Amino acid sequence: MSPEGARTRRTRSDSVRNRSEILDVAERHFADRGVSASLEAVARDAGVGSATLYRHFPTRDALLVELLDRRTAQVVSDIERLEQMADSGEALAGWMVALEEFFGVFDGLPGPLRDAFLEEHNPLASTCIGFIERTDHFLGAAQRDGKARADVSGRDLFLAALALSWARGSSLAGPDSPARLRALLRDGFAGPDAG
Amino acid sequence: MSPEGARTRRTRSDSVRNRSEILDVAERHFADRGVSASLEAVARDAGVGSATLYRHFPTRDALLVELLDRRTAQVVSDIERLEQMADSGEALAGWMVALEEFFGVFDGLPGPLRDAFLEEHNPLASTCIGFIERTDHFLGAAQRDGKARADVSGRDLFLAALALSWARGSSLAGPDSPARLRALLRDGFAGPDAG
DNA sequence: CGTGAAACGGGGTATGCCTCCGGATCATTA
DNA sequence: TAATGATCCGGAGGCATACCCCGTTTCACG
Repeated sequence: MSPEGARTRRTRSDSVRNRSEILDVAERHFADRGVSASLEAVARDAGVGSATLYRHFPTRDALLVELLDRRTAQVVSDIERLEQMADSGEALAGWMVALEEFFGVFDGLPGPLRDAFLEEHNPLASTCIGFIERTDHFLGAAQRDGKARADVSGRDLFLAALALSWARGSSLAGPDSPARLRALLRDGFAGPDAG
Repeated sequence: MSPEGARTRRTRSDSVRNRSEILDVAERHFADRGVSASLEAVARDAGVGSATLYRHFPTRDALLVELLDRRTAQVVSDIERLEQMADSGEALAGWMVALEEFFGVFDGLPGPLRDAFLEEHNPLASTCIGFIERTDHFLGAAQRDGKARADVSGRDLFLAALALSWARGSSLAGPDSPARLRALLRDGFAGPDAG
């Protein structure tokens, strides 16, 4: 895509340096203070003017997309491990846990993802869609084996995982309530077909 | 509590007037723009300086407590209707729906409630506790009738209702996905005792 | 009415988002 | 290596919100 018809100039080195530095600092700040961390502070710590930050990432969500894509690679290994499992129901359950944990990397991450899920031209939407397709993959296999009810969709489970991760909250909730909520959800989607 | 040992002066009439006006305007603004509506705007529309608003309600949550307590009366009628139901399982399900709808009165309400649920000295915490006790009431009856699994608590279901309401989101999600998520949860808590 | 306790309100500080535009920087070409 | 112009930078500034300080007003009481 870069070498289009007309000759194109190489990107300036300071630009790529700044972009990378911004991403590193943002990762740290988001991890420490959640997705609502001050972008001014990110720019400051990156040794960059705020305009530079906004030029590279017009919105907070654009920054999130990049950060999440970085982390996705790590999740891929989980996927591959799960795909080898004999029991498709267990694989689906494992995938749901992986999803929920992924949403926990930054405090407050479920919010933007849910909103992107609703809005149309949100850069995070494609990230969501990728996860939903993965979920459909595992769900479909489980459904074929009778290990999951037929009247749910990947979208539903994606939203459910998002909600579970949201419920876990930013601070430490009851230590075992996440597990119980997970069990609640599982006996829902792993149960009989009854409506 | 008012007429303590020493004589106490009657509250100034402008004070009670302002307080009431602030509450009315806040109700409108929260309903229109969600729980994050500008408090400055509320004060302005109430014809009051911002300091007066903060004097009456030190935090946004304090305002929310008052507003929610007002609405609770309306929910009480639901409670009474549900308590008459023969099937305790249905009563529990109905209570969960009532909870979820209650959390939808203001956009973004589940967030503060979840946070109060975690923090200690949050004025909303008592509101949460009241709801949790109600939930325990319905849950206990259902459990005695074998209509609900024994390994969940009212806290769990309260959190689940909160999460469901959160998932529904501020904007219009898929029109039927809330119902499906509800079904998911129900077949979880209405299913067999299996762990 | 007079009086003082109680409440008011506007303006002040602080923080964050986002944009403008003059000026610095870098890739390219010769 | 030096000139050149496209590209990118950065800080100042406009705007919105939260929250507090303190001189002034208003009301309840006697």
